[in-house]
Amino acid sequence: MSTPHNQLLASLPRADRAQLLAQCETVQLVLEEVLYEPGQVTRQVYFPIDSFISQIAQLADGHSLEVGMVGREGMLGVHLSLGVPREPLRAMVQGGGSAWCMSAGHFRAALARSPPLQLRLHKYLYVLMAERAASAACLRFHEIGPRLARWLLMTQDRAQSDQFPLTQEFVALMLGVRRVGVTAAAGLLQQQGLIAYRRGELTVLDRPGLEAAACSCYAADRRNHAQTMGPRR
Amino acid sequence: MSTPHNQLLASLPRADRAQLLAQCETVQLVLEEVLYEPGQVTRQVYFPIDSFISQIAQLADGHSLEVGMVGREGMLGVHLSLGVPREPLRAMVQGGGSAWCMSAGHFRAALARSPPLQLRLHKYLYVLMAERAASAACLRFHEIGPRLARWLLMTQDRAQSDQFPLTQEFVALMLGVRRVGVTAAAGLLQQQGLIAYRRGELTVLDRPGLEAAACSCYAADRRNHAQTMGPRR
DNA sequence: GCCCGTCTGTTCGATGCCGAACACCCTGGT
DNA sequence: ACCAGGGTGTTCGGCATCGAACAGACGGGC
Repeated sequence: MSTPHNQLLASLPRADRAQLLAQCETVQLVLEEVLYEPGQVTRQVYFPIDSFISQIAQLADGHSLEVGMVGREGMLGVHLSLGVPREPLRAMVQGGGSAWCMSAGHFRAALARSPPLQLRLHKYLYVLMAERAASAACLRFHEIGPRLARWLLMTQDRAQSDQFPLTQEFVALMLGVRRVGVTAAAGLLQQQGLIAYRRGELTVLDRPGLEAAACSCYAADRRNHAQTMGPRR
Repeated sequence: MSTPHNQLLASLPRADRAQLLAQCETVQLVLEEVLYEPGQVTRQVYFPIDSFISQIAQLADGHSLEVGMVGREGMLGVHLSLGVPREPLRAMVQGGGSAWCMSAGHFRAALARSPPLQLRLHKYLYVLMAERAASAACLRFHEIGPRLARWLLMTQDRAQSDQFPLTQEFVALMLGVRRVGVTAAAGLLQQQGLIAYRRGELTVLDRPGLEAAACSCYAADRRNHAQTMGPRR
């Protein structure tokens, strides 16, 4: 497929995009694969196509929590555009599929050559910062139910399908709660007919309903993303 | 005083710094003054000298919470360096004092002229992102006591004094907890001889003790800041 | 067709925080 | 000298989540 199907790449001028893609290869990311380990020097960057990736913060005391999700709307490895060679977050494939992959060196070189790419990544960085700020507050104030609903919506957006593999154990890890908590919250959503699941396979049945069940943070993030990335290329 | 006493400015080459300072004026920031209102176009940026500023996320449902603190180690308004004209966070003066102030337009112009400034702000942005990620996890897993201790340390760092004005009500707002919760946690710290306070005036008595009482996030943030901002320049 | 590992569901007591309400104290102004 | 208001301390019941442990249920592999 010649069109990249990664929105970040797609939004670049033809020439810049071509230059970038020339240095890329497509790779298959498999579920649970770990792409970055905290503190390690970043060797590759990824532009997901139909895969997506969780970014996970790990505390010194062992607790961990997802703080970001990267799908076709973004990229993994933006910190390189800030001139920083490593990142403190784990990156783990949450949705298997394909992605463009590029070496850190090539990426840096391409970045230096392409002001449009710089601009685009700057906007993307801003979106990430805003999301992290909002998500901190969400974490503090919102209960498991709405947070789960929000997280499922974010996942579905990136999975680009109403069905995807997902265990409660995994969700619990991402949300930073007990699996039991997820069981309860998910059971409720299922009971309301918003989702269905069986042994690690989840289906979204009623997306509008799920949106209503989610906390306001989901809508806020989408609005912010659209406003920042949308206008002017 | 001719040296800027803002670490971001201080770290710039002499020429770049001079150019920047030529467009700056010093202003006095007074306690509780609101510098940014969420979503409004940013007209000025600030480089605190001995003042400091809280950045506060506000959710659609009215809850709010501090997500960042800006003192002499940083600046308010970095989002402009990403080409984004507004920010979703409230900015409120938490420690009165002086700061360099510059119009958004001048700042953008200076930024375009000064690659060292760009580089420096990129690093600063990275630090902010890392802090926000860690702070999300902290918020989720750590209890009021350690979080309070951490927050006091962060405040003391920026107040550059072991005594500063501070009410429990305000702390509660920043931490996103009830004042009662702060009373309890602060009472404990006081009982342990780590701090003392009377009617809105807080004194840090035993900083090492406070550091021991704080969650690991404080040390992690400092390490990250030092590693990123420290080397080169 | 059976078994075992994985995924899901349920229960228990414990606990840290919540919202609300009220009591006290200190300080500065009249 | 007093009063008002802001700052602090205390108490109450309620509740979401926690940690731990165990029970059922599905499905792929032998």
